[in-house]
Amino acid sequence: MTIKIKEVFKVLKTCDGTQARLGELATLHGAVSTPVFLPVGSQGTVKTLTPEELQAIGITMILGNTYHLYLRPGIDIIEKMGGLHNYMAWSGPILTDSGGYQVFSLSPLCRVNDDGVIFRSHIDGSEHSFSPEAAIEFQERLGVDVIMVLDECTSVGEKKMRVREAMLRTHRWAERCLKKHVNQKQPLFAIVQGGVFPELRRQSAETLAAMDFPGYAIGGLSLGEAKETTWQIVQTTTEKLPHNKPRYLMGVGSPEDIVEGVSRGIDMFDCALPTRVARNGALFTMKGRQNVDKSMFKTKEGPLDDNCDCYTCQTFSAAYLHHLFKCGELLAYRLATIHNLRFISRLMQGIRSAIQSGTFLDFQKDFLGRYKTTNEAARITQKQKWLDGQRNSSD
RNA sequence: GGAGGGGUGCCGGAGUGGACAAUCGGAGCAGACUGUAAAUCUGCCGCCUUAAGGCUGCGUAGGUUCAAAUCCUACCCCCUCCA
Repeated sequence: MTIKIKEVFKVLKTCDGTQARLGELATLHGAVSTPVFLPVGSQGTVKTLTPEELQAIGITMILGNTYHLYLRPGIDIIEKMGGLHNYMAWSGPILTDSGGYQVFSLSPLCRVNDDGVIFRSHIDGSEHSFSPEAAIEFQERLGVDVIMVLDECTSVGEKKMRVREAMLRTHRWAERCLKKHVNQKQPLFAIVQGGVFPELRRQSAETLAAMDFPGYAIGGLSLGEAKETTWQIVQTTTEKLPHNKPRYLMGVGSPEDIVEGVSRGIDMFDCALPTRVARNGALFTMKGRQNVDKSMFKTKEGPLDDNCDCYTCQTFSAAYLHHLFKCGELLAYRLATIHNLRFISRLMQGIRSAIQSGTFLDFQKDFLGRYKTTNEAARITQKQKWLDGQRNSSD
């Protein structure tokens, strides 16, 4: 099968009243209907699940991580094993992140300059560096379907000057990545940066759009800024992105954020949240998230979510799930992950068919009306505490 | 019968005159988690109270002291060793 990487995406239908679009992304491992959600499988595995299970859940595309795979087992080994698909026995499309996010999330261990990123391995402390060119080479050798440019992400409180600097560097790196990228079967997506500053975001989107990438990602959001800001920035950015190219909102999201994102014209999402949160006992339901380890589930007969068709809900009671979590039984993590990914998968399906039938606006209102979101204030406070904890432990 | 050790909050277990409502674990309760260094982290956890504050409290009952989980006396219970 041959694909032309400049025409990798088709918008099949748009929505009156919102920016939502139904589309199709062509890859070497099959076409993917969008809007789509990619579960995160950094280390060549979506934690706790097999490829068969992912498929049964309805997952069509996953995300892998260059940073992790480079450190372990190493790009050489995966290349020798026939590429990441073969290595992990996943036959669907894979997108890899370039490692740009790790620069940001592991910042005490990382330095950035124009040449690239210098970082310390979280595994053994050894020093490594990624240039934009190396990031491309590694991803090409992993043999995945969509690859990402190396970018520099900035945190929420960062001064505008610093954010601009990172954005401009991201642009220079994007150009170098484009130049380096020789495997014309793997579309390379650019990443828009610019923090929470609309004018920077506009500038970033315009600059990158002019470089004519086959797809565009929005990076550096959902990092602790107010939701209102997130959506304002997404809106600002998508307005400047080409209509006929896929838009990928990196690191988002939660069910409610996905719906919000779709309504602003986002086609692709990836996020660690559904799977991570599952492992910690928080399961999605149409009414919002529920921590199954709560005492109220101790004696609840019947499934956690009456409307769910996933293996977990079809087979086990909420009380049993509660018990597994209380005991720290390994099965708990798997069952919860199955449920959350199925929830997201059905959400995406629902979104797509609503766009198809021209009812997305109603779908969105209905979903957001029912889905109780987590407390924003608690979210921000705890995020700060978590970051403080990280800082102290790394000192 | 003799000798020794010990009884602390739901549990384990520190503390041996003031800084103790009592370190620390565990359990329990609640919350968070957004391009995964996350099967992680945070808070609460005697009673009343939103809080300030108040009340009760370290086997039981007395006592010494300005002050006792900590010292003294008696009693109750548990464990180990000897007979």
